[in-house]
Amino acid sequence: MLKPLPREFYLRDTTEVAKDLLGKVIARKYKNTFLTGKIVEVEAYIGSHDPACHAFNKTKGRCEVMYLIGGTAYVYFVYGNHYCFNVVTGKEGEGNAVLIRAVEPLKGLKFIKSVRGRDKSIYDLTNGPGKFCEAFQINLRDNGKDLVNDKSFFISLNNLPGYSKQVIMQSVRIGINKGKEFPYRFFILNNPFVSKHKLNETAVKI
DNA sequence: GACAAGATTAGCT
DNA sequence: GCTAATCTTGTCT
Repeated sequence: MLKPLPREFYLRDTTEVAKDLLGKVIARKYKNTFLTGKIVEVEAYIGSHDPACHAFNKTKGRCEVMYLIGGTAYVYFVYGNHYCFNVVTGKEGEGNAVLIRAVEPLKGLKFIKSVRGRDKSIYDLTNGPGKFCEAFQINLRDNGKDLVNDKSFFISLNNLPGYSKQVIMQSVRIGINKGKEFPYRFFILNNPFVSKHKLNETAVKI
């Protein structure tokens, strides 16, 4: 039985949480289907100084959930088509989050294929923030959920074999126009489920 | 109210 | 590599 990460995990520096989330398992029970995936790519968004962060110089509206306590889910809708899933980090009132950009599907592949497309390559099912949300059926109903206490939606405390040996890469973030200079994107080296992007080649080991 | 931008994706060329 | 699709949110009037 998988146990959720405790609150303390999320109450730390946002980039530290982002890096430590790589390799962890996100678990979700959706209509009697059990879905799990290994997190392979993330990005940090930090309210205090990061103009790309939805909570930068704002406290009301969409970003209000980002000011809740670390471990809260922040989900928003973009481009008229896609949802993006984030985990709030830090103490209440800080306004930070980590975007989950890509996962490696583990359990529930049959269900994921049924919603993403049966003919798609396994590598094209969850290798992007919008794709992951569609695969795991994450939407605005999940916005504000507490991943520490929710039994059917959480990130697991138990690490997979090899967690401590994985090599982490760092680069600037994808798809933003402000805050481009901050190297807040992290992903697992040589994992084929990381989103395809030219930035993968220029990333550095950390 | 109106309007532009957006933490993307799929489908072409 | 390029671009249309599509709609919520934020910003301004």
